[in-house]
Amino acid sequence: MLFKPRTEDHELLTLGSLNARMALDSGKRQYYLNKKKGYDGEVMFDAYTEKLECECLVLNDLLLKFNNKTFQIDSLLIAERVHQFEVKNFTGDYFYEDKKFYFLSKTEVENPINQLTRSESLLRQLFASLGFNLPIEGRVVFINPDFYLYQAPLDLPILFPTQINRHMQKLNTAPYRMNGKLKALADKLVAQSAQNYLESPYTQLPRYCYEDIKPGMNCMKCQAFSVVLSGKKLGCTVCGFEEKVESAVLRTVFEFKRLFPSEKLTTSRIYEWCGGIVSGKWVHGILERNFKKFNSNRWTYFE
DNA sequence: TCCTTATCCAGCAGCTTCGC
DNA sequence: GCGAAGCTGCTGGATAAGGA
Repeated sequence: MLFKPRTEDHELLTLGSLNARMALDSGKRQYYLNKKKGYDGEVMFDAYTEKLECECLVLNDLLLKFNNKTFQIDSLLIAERVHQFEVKNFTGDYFYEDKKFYFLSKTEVENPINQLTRSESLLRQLFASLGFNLPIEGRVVFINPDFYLYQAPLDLPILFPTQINRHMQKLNTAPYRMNGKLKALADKLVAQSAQNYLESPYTQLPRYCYEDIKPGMNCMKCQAFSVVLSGKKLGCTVCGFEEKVESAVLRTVFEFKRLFPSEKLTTSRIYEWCGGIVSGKWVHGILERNFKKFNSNRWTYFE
């Protein structure tokens, strides 16, 4: 049972918008691409946990804290024991030597098992502080079928792409019945995670202002800024995808709100932000139908 | 397929408000 | 007071939806 779904986080969505609408420096762009790749991998893993039929609670994307130390958990499965998954969307060939991970070119990369060990230890301590003494089984999941690790010892807590299905089947057949105490634990973890996300230290957004950002509407499917108005729909000249104007404008408005939370939503500002593709009057109507209007004559804005 | 009805948008004129 | 900016209301046309 999915107890806490994964949501694309605010930082990733904002970075996605900035990447599409301005020239990010190479460091920030790489940071965004890595974060997006990681998120895509986690979503791929969700497809496996969603199919589980056993009596378990699946909690995705937890940001927890113990002893002033913050740790992130990609996927947590509470069943007969607690299964912690650290998902990695690595691609390419790597090798393992002296407890370290390397590219084939012999460049060392961060050992994901160390990350797992740290968060597993903090999670165990957090459970103990909440009065739970549960066994935790942590694994690093390499989700991408294009990944290969040479010289991997048999005892590493790792799941390779070809092992995930079998591991899930094993979890599915474990005889177990959920109880209220464990649901209460899950509630506490979700509540703490929500609070920690509010004070999240994991935000690395670049500085930007309205003038830096390219306005316009893009295609919902391929993200290209190549949409043309056709009746009450916007058509993409790159991929051919069509979207209703109202839906596309609202999507663009929410992107504006995410990028500029302190800016007021006015007809003229949104008309400009949409790149003038949709008329100001049409924009006004869409805002009127979907937001609350303040001031009825001049200086009307919407919230 | 055709007809009717509803909905939505564009264009235009006019009103209100602000800044000079 | 005047011009500019921003908004409203009215009208006509286009399009979508529903029913016969």
